[in-house]
Amino acid sequence: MHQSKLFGKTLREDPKDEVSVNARLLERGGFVYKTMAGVYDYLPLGWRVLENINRIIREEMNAIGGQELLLSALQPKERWQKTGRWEGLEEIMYRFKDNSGREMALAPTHEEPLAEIATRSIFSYKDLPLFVYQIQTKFRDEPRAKSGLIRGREFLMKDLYSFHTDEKDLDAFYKKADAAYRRVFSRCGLKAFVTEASGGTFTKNYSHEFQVLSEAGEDWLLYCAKCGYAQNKEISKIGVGHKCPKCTGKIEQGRSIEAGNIFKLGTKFSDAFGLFYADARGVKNPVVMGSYGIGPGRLLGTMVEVHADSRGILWPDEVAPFGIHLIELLPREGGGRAKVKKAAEKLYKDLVAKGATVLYDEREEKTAGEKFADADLIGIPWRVVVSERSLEKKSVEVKRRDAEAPILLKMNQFGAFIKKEFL
RNA sequence: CAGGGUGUAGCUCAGUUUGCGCAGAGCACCUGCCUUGGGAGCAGGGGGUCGCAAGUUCAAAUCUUGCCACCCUGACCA
Repeated sequence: MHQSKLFGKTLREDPKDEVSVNARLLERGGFVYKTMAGVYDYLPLGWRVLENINRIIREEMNAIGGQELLLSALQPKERWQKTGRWEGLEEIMYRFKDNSGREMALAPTHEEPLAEIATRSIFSYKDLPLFVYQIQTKFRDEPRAKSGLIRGREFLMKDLYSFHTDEKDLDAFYKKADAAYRRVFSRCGLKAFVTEASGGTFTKNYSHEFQVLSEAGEDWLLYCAKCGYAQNKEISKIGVGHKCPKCTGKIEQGRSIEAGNIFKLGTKFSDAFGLFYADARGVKNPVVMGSYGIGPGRLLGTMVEVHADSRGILWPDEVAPFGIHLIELLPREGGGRAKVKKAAEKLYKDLVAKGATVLYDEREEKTAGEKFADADLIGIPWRVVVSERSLEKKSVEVKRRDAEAPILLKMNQFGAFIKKEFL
């Protein structure tokens, strides 16, 4: 990608009225645009990160047997009346009448539609277990959207639903989902505390939240840094300074962001929609369900909260919008100018041909300082500089975003470097 | 929903206290010159119903009232 053509420009100053780190840096870096409070547009840079997050999620969900599908956002009233949630979720549902007067809503979650659809696919114990998921836009009329991407009114959610013959089978999958979630967070460069929490309005059963320590969070976490044991403060009976119930560590308290959660739903939705299966003896039983959510957009915002410094973002490698930020620094008019340009262009083509993703800063009117400042703000993990200075040494200059100083690599070493880091 | 804060150019803001300085600065953008290792410089130029609506006044960005939007704290939060 040539940076001069990139849709979405960086801003020199923080946007007014944004306090949260993720909102400031993402807007300033040209990753997102704010349409309304809690409603963000993803520009190319932000979309690339989001798609990387989604790719990781898809890989991990597919690995535990998930089948991807896509459910509609537009929902008929009647469907939600079956579970009582047309009224129960009234406060957060965007509800309206269409031009013919029919009442409908934008889905804030998808248990109802999926339970209904599953009645066409699940009849026998032979059809179970079953795992389906989607990455889809949810709409919730939050009383107060805040903290940039952390709490929005329109936001992306990966929601997986599992269907089982019984609680025992659900438990087995629940553990697999737990492990898959841990892998998602780890690959996204986030340390998540798997936290015991209440079941919310879905279930009397317990649930688990995946909490990431951050001042931008809305929850309070009581946790043990030593073994990772954690409880949400709202249900916790332990206190700060107490001994960890699982090891010899001490309990600490911190703000945290709930970036994912897993729930045991039981048969609430199966009962409401008549979702039954016939067991081996031909007896009808309600299907047991579980649900598993991660917000990719919230995850993106969380990464920025956790991985940022005074100059900008530091993207974890696997989610970065590009692998390499290639910067050319042109000298004043003269032979050197064309030489640097040619060398940078050749390097860009070589890198792309080798399969690296590259943002190539070939903007001629920008000064070196501005290019570096933009690179720090955008936060691509590797910065590669081609300049007269580097060419004199037959080298390119390579720097990790978090490194103090760059290193010089001979041109003929660069191929091996790329192979090691990117392929 | 309660409390607090903020709305003036694409962005960040000054001007509002004390109404006739009435459209300002920096950045960004356009033209030309110059410049290229940490957000350069010179010259010229384009760009704003001062959040919206009423009201007071000879006169309103400035005063009054109502509304809207955004941010923060809380309430709320599968």
